[in-house]
Amino acid sequence: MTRRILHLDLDAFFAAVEQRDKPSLRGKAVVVGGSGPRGVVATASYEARRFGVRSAMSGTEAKRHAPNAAFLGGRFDAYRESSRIVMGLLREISPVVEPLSLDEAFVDLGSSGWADGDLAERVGWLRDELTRRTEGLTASVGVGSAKFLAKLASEAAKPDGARILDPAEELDFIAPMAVRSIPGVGPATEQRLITIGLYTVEDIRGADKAELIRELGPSSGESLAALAWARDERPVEASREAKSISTEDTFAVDLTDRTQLQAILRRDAAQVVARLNKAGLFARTVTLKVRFADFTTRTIARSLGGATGSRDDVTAAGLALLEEVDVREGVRLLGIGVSGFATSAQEKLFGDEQPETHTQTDEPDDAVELSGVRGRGGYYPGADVQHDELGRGWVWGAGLGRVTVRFETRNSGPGPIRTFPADDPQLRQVGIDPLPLAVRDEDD
DNA sequence: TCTGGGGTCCTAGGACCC
DNA sequence: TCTGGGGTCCTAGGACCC
Repeated sequence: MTRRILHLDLDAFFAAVEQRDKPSLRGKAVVVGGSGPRGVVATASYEARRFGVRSAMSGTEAKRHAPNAAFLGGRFDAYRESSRIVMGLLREISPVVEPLSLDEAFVDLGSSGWADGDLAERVGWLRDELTRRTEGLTASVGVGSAKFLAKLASEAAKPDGARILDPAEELDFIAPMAVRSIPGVGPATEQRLITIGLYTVEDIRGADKAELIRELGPSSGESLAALAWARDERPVEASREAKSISTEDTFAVDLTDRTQLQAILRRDAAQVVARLNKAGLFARTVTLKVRFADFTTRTIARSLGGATGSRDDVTAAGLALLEEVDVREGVRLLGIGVSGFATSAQEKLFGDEQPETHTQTDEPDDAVELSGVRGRGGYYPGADVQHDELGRGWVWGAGLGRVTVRFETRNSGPGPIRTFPADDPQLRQVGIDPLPLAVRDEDD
């Protein structure tokens, strides 16, 4: 029984949302992320890719390639909103939808009724409907008899295309592909394969499996050999439970002040525990992550006596772990995470589970400057703003006590630019569009 | 101004238990 | 008093994904 699995991938997702909501950026090079001092590119529009800008590239390098591109911080609420609409659409097709990220999902068409009809026509409908409901985003879709085949098919269809693999053509479809195109083969595995003379999927088929296992270990060796022959039985899983929750910050400048690091850690522990509590979970293990100035990374983990949902427990464990770290050479990144989840708190070996307390959290004295796609608070490029008289717009640039705003919205057409003092009381940063995306035809 | 943030999975060694 | 072997948990680090 041949399975039919669909893989959907939104095209240049973050950048496409920005172009949709900012008419003046349509058809222009747009880079989301990469703006901070140590930022990296999250997504580049296809126009920016033409200049050589790629995901995960440092912001510095991206600016060398495309100095005139719009460099924007992320508006994750807006991305989540569009993602929610897309995932909802997919769930109308089949109950078995496995999101991989905000912009990507697998769908098992087995229980959809889609397998029998004209698949090409239905995929066409799906892509059109997605564009309509998201007011302009596009997606690439692949269909195959296994997860990784569907994914490779959607990749081949990019951007804004569809590729439906006939099961009979799948072996030929992947044969000439470079080993690096197989999901799970990254730079390190690729190098090992090249070392033993394997460059393509077809090469792997001809390789000695024992040698693959010797080179990559039993798990990767076996699975790579199977994938080369288009064998991949992994099911589409509609609900996968989280295994860890973490947060981390890379600082604009390396930190050496232990007191400052402790304050950041307290704030981050509180954030992680808030997410843990919201998920209704309790965690047994606390992990501290520290990246030093030379980019070496240390993780230290401690399991507690029992599962906890208490901020004080997690904070105390994190601070104790931080004591084991020499911070004098400079800390570039600090992070904290929890794992080993249980659905109830367990009695600890020593002492009782504390009720949730709300002691004073000391905030990091000043806002520590971060490196990421957007800082905490303050005007950042791309952010949505509202002006009492001029209405809605977005931050074009900010700094030196001023903020420059372009007044336009998704449906307005390109709008005018104005500059204000950063403390102008008529201007403020706001959340996503007050008219959220929705299927308006039916509801209004 | 090289190298984000949030995850998953795998490996490998040691502790510990039967 | 000389050495087995399986199973599980814990920890650290690395590869990989979007």
